[in-house]
Amino acid sequence: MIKDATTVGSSTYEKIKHDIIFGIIAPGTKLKLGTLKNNYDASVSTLREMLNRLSSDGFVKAEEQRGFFVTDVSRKDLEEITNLRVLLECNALRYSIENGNTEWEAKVVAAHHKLHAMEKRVLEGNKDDIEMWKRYDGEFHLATIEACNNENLLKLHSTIYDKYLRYQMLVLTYRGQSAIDEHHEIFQAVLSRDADKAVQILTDHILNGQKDTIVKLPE
Amino acid sequence: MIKDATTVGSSTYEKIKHDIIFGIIAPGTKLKLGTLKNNYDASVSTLREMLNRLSSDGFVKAEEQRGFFVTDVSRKDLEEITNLRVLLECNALRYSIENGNTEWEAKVVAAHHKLHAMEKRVLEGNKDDIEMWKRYDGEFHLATIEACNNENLLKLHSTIYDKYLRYQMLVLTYRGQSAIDEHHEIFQAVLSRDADKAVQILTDHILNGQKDTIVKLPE
DNA sequence: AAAAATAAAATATCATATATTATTGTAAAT
DNA sequence: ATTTACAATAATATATGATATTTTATTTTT
Repeated sequence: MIKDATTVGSSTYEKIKHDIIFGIIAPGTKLKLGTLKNNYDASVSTLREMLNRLSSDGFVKAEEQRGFFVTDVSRKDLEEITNLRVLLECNALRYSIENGNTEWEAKVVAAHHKLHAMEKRVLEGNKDDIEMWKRYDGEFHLATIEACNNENLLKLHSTIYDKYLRYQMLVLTYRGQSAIDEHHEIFQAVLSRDADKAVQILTDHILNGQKDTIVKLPE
Repeated sequence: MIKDATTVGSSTYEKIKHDIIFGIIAPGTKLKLGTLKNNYDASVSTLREMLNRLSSDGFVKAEEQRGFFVTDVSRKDLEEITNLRVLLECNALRYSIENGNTEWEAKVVAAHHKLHAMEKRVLEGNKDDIEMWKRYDGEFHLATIEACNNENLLKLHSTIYDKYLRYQMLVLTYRGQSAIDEHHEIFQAVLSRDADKAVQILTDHILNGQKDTIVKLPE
């Protein structure tokens, strides 16, 4: 039996974060400590610690003496997040293509392989795998930028990516073959070390994803 | 009598953050809860909440079941932070120059005026005012980018700026007249809406600041 | 219908109990 | 004598439940 090495705190942190990103708790929901206590099996203090972390991450809004709320969504916010993802990921991609070695290339190949296999399954209608698919999507994009040699940048990107992901999950749309093609094009441009091309396609890829998302949002 | 609106939590958060940024607590220091309890007059739970926030911000490193530590410094990290500040602030500056109205211009003028007055005092040898000076420095740079119309970007920038500031405080160097000149040039370029020039000088300004800082760091 | 007073609910804080890690001391082995 | 391994102790971090404030909802009064 595998011993669960993590603390109560960090595992509840992951659970709550997951539930916010995947829309299980709706934007704006008040996170009452009493309710959370029952749902996540943790004490009030432990929960408060994790809610404070999530509030620094920007997934939760802490209102002084009034409690915690799931961060709201809006078109404006999505636009901001999208712009930031383009800025951070394109920048990281350039450096990564510049610095990456063969080891890195291998990881990109592997990540794209896993993503592509999943993309085919989802395209065939296997809607059970959506969470896995989104995970592989994230892992592919991460793999492409992982050689950028800037841990701080990767940390920021990770948070922004998760926020972007929440919007995608909230209005779940399937771009189907076109998104698959874009991934493939990014993959090829990265391997041929064509930074300009890779950045161009990535930018379009992110903006296309936003386009489908934004029309389904209120406001 | 002025009612103190903030909670014990957020005021200790500010205090600890301040003490980390201004080098009162050295990098790598273990933040023992018992000691903090005495120094900051707050309960362990409250402290843990705030340490978790600071750890998400990146000023504190939380090691599972081993406690909290002030984040380490290194040349590599400073380079990363500097690159990120250039990336974020230049991007924000372009949008700000594009979008800013007269109201915004007025704020930039005011912020530069305050900064410049303080710069003269510090140049004359008034070393007591360093903290105030750095605050006005930050407020000036913030003023220039505040019209960028992207709250998420401003939030990221604020955190990165504070990290950059910590490095400056750790190796406190005075660039004197040259930094003052750069501020003035940025100021003028911003008011004349010359984005390319403003970005160019800002980039140099940030990199020059790094140059003086990095040589005094270990590693 | 508006304002004030009261009751209920929720948050912020604290002190304490439990689990984990670090330290010290002791005995066996090199 | 020095090192290694183990056990006992001390120190520390994590987690919990209880209490004190504050906010929100309800009722009463004008």
